Amino acid sequence: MSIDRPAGDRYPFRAIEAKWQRIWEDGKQFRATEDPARPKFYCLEMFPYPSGRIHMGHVRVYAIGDVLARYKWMRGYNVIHPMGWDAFGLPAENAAIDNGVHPAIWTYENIDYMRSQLKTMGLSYDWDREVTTCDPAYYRWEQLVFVKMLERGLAYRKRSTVNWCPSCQTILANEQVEGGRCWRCDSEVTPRDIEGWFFKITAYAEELLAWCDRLTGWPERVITMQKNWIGRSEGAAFDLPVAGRPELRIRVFTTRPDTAFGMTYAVLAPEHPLVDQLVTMPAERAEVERFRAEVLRQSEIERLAEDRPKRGLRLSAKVVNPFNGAEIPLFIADYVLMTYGTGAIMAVPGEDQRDWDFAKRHDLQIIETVKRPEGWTGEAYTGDGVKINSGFLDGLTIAEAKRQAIDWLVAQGLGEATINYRLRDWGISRQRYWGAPIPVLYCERCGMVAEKEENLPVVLPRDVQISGKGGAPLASAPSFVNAPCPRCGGRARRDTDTMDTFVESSWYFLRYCSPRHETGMFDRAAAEYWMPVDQYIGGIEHAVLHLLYARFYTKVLRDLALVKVDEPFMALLSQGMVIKDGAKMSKSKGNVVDPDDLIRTLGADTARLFSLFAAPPEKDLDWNDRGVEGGARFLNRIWRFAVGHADVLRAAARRCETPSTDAGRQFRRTIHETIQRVTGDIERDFHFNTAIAAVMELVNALHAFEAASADAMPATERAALLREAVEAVLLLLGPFCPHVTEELWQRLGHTESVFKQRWPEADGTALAREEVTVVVQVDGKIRSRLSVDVNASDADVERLALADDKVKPWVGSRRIDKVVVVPRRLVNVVTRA
RNA sequence: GCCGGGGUGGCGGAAUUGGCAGACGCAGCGCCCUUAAAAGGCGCUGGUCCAGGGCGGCCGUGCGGGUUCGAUCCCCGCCCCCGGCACCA
Repeated sequence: MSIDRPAGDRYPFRAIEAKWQRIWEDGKQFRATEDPARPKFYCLEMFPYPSGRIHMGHVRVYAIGDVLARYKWMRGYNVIHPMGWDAFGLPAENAAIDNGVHPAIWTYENIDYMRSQLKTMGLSYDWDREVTTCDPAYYRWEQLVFVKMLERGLAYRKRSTVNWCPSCQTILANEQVEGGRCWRCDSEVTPRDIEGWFFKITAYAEELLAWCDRLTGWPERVITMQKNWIGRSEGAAFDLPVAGRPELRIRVFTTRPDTAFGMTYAVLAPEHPLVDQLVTMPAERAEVERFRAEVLRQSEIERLAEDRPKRGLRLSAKVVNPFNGAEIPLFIADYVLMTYGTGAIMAVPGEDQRDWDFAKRHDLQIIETVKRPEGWTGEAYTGDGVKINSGFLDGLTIAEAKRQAIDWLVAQGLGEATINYRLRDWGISRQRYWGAPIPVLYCERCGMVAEKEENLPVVLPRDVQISGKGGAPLASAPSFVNAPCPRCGGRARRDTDTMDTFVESSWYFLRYCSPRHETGMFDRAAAEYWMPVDQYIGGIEHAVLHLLYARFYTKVLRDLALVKVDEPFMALLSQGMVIKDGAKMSKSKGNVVDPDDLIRTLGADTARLFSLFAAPPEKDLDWNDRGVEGGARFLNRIWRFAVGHADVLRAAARRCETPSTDAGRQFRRTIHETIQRVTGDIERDFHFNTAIAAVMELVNALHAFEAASADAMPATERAALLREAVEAVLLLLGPFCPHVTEELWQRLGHTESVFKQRWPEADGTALAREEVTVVVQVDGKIRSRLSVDVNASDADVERLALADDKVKPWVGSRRIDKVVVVPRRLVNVVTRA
């Protein structure tokens, strides 16, 4: 029956949205141009991977960004608000394997469709700045930077044990492995010894960490995650001499040099290179091999399992504890990792739980070097205390003992203080096709040679067989692989890996500053004007990944003298997920809301409104179909009012500064309080949900006022007040629901866009109050409310409160101890029996 | 285990600096409009007690204590949930 429903009960959102989207686009309303005279605002949302269709997560993040951009426009900022496509990546290649579509075709078709979807949302992008990362005109510049990084040792090639995703058929960087699984496909990652390219992010570990404390516009949790990921720890590195083998020393790292006297054994990672020199007897060597194979066999997942026993193999070699000269046993064990520190440790079971566990299992000596507190019953002790059993360190505090132990190591020439990081270099080689080629060749005569600058870009060839098996697809394209050596002109072979797609997303925000620039990565002056990004908005899933890489890459570009900023993103908003029925939306759960359907049936303004209203941006958003309808109802209500009163409103004065009645003054105060609240909610912490709630309250008040005021005041005054209120609603709601507000604004007789208006400012006169409500408590319980002159003295208010009929019985015959008066808020009468 | 964020009506969520807990919306209930439905409008809506009435009493922000005239907010101890890291030496 709803099929025949007349269109009259819903405002014509489809026509309106199409109309205004066309007007904005044709008029290039949101085009950004450098203008040194105006303050700039760079508003950026993380660009999407063109997977095919947008989902509700996109609707949410782009709605948030759009509110901010439009608000800043209205605030007089010169806003840049760009959009583009993170267009390289595996899904395109997988689609090619599954359906035989070329990744390029698949990608560009997806981009076209998704662009049209975004346009139906009415987002204020400067589409002239659109960037697509799989375009050679884009990635050529990161190839150039690659060459420069290579020259400076910031890009290098090495063979090492890396994370291999068997399903994606490629290496993954450490950041891209989550709990032993691939971040993208969730397959279990296996170690593999392979040669690949790395970016030396570790050279920037200290700076990346130091700046964490200066990124005051970032959420605490993201900063914490980045700090944890970088994982700085201070300590000492020193050598343990091998007993009877003066030529061999084992370097260990510890954060607790003060505990060295408690070292009762030492441990090497099973794959530590010294093991082969230490173990010479064939029988022992066989044992070592067996142990290594066993350790290697256990998967990453098993190694992460809790409470697994620490396995180890005692070697025949022994080492000397240099602090006390004791000969102590040496092990290889699975709990020591080659990838952290020096791959070897001094073991102090008394003060380290892992060592304690291992010592117990292998029946090793435990020496306590810190005095335990009275009644201590635990195992390894990691708390504070005084040093004992520690020779020259006895009696010292832990901090002082650390210093003296290090001084001693330095004096003995055995070691020094060091800082160790958990962060590893960024492995960027991908054994896949759909990515930017690495601009390096291997010449038979010259060895590894970077491609010449004038030969860039190294274009990704189109005609490549993509099977998903058998190594890098580019290796099977002779026309690509075989190329002349840039140095000697002889026969050379190109590198057939492509770059991690996180490289493209590490600088796209810079490209937006001058997206068609042809003589470099970006125009210097443009980047200097627009950078840094003032507000970045995106999902928490990139807390470490993209956000760490982009920070690093920006610093590299700065050191290459290409850009001036130290950090790309001044402020970050990490928006929560969109949830439905208590779970993340997914096809398998059947709880997916399709943005296309939503926009078709209820309109973009309603979709945006609910996305912004249902929760503050940083929290997860619980999608609720009935709630969305509530949003539609609200917009209809505004529509009916404005259209229904259009004649009166158009004829009215734009404001009524001095209403002649109390009701008028009160209503006008509501209008201006709303302006204040909405502005505060946006400025303070992007709490768009409460901003919208405030506008809803104003609309409710508007209806109430309209109903009550008909004969209560002069018609011209009433009309002016109604107009002032309706215009405030339209201006305040504009950034949230741009189409309907734009349309109604026009219907009120305005010829210029809402987004060319100045953001309204609350009128101080309207806000002023003569009387305020003061709550009266007796012993902390509310007993009455008083309406009191704003300027009443505390003594007056106290007198009024004590004289109040509802207060008196509660005081009764009790003695009044004291009376607390909070001006303009509250009186608390404190009594005693 | 460590770090971070949380716990408020049937639900999503408000409460800016320690000062009226539950704004706004959803759901629900009642009424109005209508031949009827849809749409819309108006009102009620934390629990509980007092036969009923009230501008009523009491309880109430995960639990137990504390500080304070006053605590959703601060402190101490616990429980639970979410996220991150995790044999990191």
